[in-house]
Amino acid sequence: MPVTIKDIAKELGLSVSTVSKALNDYPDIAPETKRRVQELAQILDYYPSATARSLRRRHTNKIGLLLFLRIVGSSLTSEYEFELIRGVAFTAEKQGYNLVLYTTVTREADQLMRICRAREVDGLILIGAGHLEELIAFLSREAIPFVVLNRRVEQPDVSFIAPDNVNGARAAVCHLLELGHRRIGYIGRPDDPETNIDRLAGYRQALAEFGVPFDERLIIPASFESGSGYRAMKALLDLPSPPTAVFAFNDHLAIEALQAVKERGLQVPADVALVGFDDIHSSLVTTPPLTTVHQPLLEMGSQAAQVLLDRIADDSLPPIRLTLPVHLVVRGSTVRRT
Amino acid sequence: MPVTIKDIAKELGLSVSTVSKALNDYPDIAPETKRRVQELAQILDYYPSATARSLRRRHTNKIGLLLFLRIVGSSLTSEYEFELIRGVAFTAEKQGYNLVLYTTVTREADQLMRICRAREVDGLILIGAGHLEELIAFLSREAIPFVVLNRRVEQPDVSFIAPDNVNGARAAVCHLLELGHRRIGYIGRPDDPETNIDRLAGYRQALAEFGVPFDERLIIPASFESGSGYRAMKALLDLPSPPTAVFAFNDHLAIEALQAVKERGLQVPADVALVGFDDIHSSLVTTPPLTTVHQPLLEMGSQAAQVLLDRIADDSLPPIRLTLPVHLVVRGSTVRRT
DNA sequence: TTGAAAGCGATACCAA
DNA sequence: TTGGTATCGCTTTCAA
Repeated sequence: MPVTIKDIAKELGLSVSTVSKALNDYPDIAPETKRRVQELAQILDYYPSATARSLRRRHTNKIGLLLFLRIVGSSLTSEYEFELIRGVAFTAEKQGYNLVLYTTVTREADQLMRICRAREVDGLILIGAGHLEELIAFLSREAIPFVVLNRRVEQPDVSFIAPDNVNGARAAVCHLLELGHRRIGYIGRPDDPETNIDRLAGYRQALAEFGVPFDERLIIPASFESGSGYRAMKALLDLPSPPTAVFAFNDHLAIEALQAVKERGLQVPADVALVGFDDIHSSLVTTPPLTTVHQPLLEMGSQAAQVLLDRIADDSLPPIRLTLPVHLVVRGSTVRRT
Repeated sequence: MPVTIKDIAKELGLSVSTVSKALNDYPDIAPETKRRVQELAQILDYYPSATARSLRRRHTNKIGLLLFLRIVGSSLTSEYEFELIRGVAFTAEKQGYNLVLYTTVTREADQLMRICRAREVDGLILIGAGHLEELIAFLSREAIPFVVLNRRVEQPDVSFIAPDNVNGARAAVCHLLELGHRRIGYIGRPDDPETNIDRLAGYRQALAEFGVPFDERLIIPASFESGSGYRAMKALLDLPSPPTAVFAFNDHLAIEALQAVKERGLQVPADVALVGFDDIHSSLVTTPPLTTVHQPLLEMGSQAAQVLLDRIADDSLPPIRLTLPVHLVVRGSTVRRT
C-alpha cells in the first residue's frame, strides 16, 4: 500500500486537511508545520494519488491522442506519426500532463463518447485522416477542448496545427522551375483532401510565378495503397509528352515513382527529376537520394500540445490556427551531385 | 456536466446503489429494474466516471509505456518503436485498457517513483535501452507488475518479450555461408549488450555449423551514432583480407555500410554481400534492397500487453519469458535478382 | 493557524 | 430485491 496523506497526518499528529494544505503550499499554514510535512512526505516518497486528486479536482491532468490510422497492418506512416506524438509528449509531460494513446478508434462515435463522458482526459489531439467533420461536430457539442494536428480544418472555431503545405509545394516546384523544367507532373492524393488541395495550390502558384501554363494532364491521382505511386508515374511516362520532372504528394509516392522511372531505363535526375514531401528517413537512402520538403514534426506536435494545454487552462481562448513553415531539402533526385 | 449515476437514480426513483448494481449486472437485481436502468443509461449516454471508478476499485485500467529513447532529436528508431507501441495499444485497448505514454523519463527514479506511488497505472511496459537493472530492482520493490519489451533480461523473475536474436542472426549468416561466403564480417552494437551478445552468438553458431573458424578481426564495433556503420564498414574493407560478406546488427548500420561499399567502387552483392536486421522500411528502397531479418514487432507488442494484463489480473502468475521467431527476408544485397 | 466535515462519483457491504 | 451508508484519497470551505 502506497503512503497516503493520512499516514503523514497520523505520523505528525496533524489533521489530513492541514497536511494537504501544507503539501499544496497554502499560505495559511505555519512555516514550521509546512516544513515538517514536506520533509516527511519526501522521506516517505509520498505522491498524491492521481485518481483521488483527479476526482476531487475534476481534472485528470491527462490529454488524449486520437490516432486514426488508416491501415492497421501497415507501418508506412509510422515514422511520421511517431514524431508528431513525441512532440506532443515532450511538451505535455514537461507541463505535468500525461499522454493517453487511443489507437483503435473503431465505431468512432462510441469510443469518443466514452472518452468524453467518462472524463478520461482533459482534452484531445486528433491525428490522421477520416471524416473529421462528424468528430469535430461531436466534440464541439461535448464541450471538450481539442485540437487537430497535421491537418487544416475549415470550421473557423476549431484549432489546428498543420505544415505550410502551400509554400512547401511552391518551394518544391519553384526549385524544379529554376532548374529549367517546364513540364512538371504532380502525383496527388485526393483521398487526403485538405492537404492535397493545398499542395496542388502551391504547385499552381509556382507555375504561375514562372508564367508556365497549367496542364491538367500532368496531374495524376494516387492513394495510400502500395504501388499507387508506381502506377501514377508510369501513367505520366506514358503521356504523349511526358514531364521532365515530377512533384509527389509525399516521399512514399516519390520513392515508388523513382522505381518506375528506373524500370523504364531512365535516369534520375537527368531524364526525370523527382521531389517528394515529408523527408522521411527512407528519402535519404534511395539512389539517388530524394529532394523533399522537410516538416517540423516534433515542433508541430509540441505546438499542438501547447495550444491544447492553454485552452484547457482557459477555455475562453480563441481558436488557434497555426501553419508552420517547412523547407526544401535539395538532394540528388533533382540536382546531380559531384 | 456529464451524466452521473445519481441522475439516473433520481430519474427512475431508485437508489444509487441499485443503479450501480444494475449497470454492473449484479445477479440480485430484478430483470425489469435492470432493463430500465440500462435503457436510460443508454439514452443518456451515461458512462461511469473513469476516475471515480478507479478510486473505488483501486485499479486504473491503464497501463504505462515507458520509452527510453536514447536520442531525443533523432527519429532513427521511431518506426521500430512505434510498431511495438501499436501492438501494445491494440491488445490493451481490446481488453479495455488505455495506454499512457511516458517518453521523457529523465531523473528516472524520480518519475518512476511518482508513477508507482501515485498509482497512475496498473502496470508498466519498458521499452528501450538504458540501465534497466536499477529500474527493474526499483519496480520489483514497488511491487508493480511490469514487463520488458524488446530486450532479454537476465534476472529470472522478470517477464520479457524479445525477438529470437540468436536464430535470426544464425539464419542470416547461414544464408551467407550457403551462398559460399567464408569471410563474413559482423558490425556489432556493444552498447546494446544483451541483443548484441545474442546476435553475435547466432553468428558464431552459424560459422560453427559450417566448420568455418571464427576470426576476431572480422568483428567491428559500432554504435547508435550516425556514421558509425559507415566507419565500421570502411574498417572492414581496410583489412588485409577483407570479408566478402557482412552481417550488421541492424538495418541502419547495414545501410551505412552499403554506402561505404559503394564509395569504394565495389558492387553489392557481387563484391560484398550485406545483411541487416529489423526489416525497416528503408531496407526496401536501397539499391540493391537489403536482405534482412524481419521481426514481428506488432506481435511482440501485443504479447507484451497480454503478459502484463494477465499478470495484473493475477499477480501470482510466474514470469513469462518469451522469445518470438523471426525470419530472413532475402533481397538483392545478397542475391542478384533478375 | 489548525481541524472538522462535506463532497468528488462510483462500489460494496449489510440491513431492511 | 432494494436502499442506506461507509469508503476510496484527496481538496476545500467554514469553524474553532
